[in-house]
Amino acid sequence: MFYTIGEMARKLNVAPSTLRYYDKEGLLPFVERSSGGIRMFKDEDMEWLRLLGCLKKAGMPLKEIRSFLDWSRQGDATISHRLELLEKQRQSVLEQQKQLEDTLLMLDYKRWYYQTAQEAGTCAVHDSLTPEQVPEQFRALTAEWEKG
Amino acid sequence: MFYTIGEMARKLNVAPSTLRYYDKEGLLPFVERSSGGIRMFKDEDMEWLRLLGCLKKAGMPLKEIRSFLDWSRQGDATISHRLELLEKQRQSVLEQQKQLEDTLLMLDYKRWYYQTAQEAGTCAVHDSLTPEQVPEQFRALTAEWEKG
DNA sequence: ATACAACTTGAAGTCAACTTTAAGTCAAGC
DNA sequence: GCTTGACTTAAAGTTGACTTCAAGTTGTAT
Repeated sequence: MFYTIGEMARKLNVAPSTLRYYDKEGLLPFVERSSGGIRMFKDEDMEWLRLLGCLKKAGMPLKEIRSFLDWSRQGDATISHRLELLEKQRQSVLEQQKQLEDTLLMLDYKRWYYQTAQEAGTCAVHDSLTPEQVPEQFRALTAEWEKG
Repeated sequence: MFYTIGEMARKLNVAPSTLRYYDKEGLLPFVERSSGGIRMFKDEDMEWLRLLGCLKKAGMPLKEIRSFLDWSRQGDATISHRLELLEKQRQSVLEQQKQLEDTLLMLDYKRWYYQTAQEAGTCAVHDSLTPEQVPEQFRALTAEWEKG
């Protein structure tokens, strides 16, 4: 079962030009062509593109994804390279998770801040708030700002 | 207590040119200048820059951070705008967390895959593996790939 | 056979977020 | 007063990841 670039793009919810770009960057070396030169994508190409999208969303640059792909095609001699790259990326994901956790707490605090302000009609309501009136989960946050 | 741009950059672990860029983009409208035109950063400027960094790491573009800042300076009439922007960003963070969760599982699977391959000296070891030999947390993942 | 949408390429354009460069100014130490 | 390192600006350059354009080809439907 083959798909044209347009069909594959629709399946993956990306622009056809993106897939051509990936191809040009050496990220799709296994995609076959028709006798007329038209790309013929297979289901397993979609699997790789899904993995690619996953790595990309985790902040991995296309160059590194390209390295990984190249190593994969070189065989067992590169297993440790690949493992190393994956470990590195795993570490990066863990750090990003920590970062997002911090950001979420901060956004939740700000959200509470502005919800309270919206109800009162003014941000000034926060001037007359005792620490006890700040929800507990945010106190560490605001306390830290007092210090800074 | 004032800091020069170089001092502040060191504190925040960014390049001085980055802070100049932020200034040019209207993200530091409150930073004072000496009589000679040199920027004088205060501790509260650092707080804002930390918040900015947090939002940035959460994927918020500088333009939106600028909007938020402008609204903050416009007073209580913009509270709902600000709240809306924060809600939107919060949603984005939640989606990113979900995405990172998926990616982490995938990376952990790949890590296991290559660790096993490294011990065996070849990726071929995975050809002769029964589903029971795949750690349980990865089975849903590999099963999904069988389908696709 | 012809029309027409969807494909092809290389090259140029875009965007965000910086970074670098060039030319000049400020301020602290000697 | 002079040197020197850190600052100033405007403008141009860089990077990554695409997108758009122009000109031409493919393949399906009539």
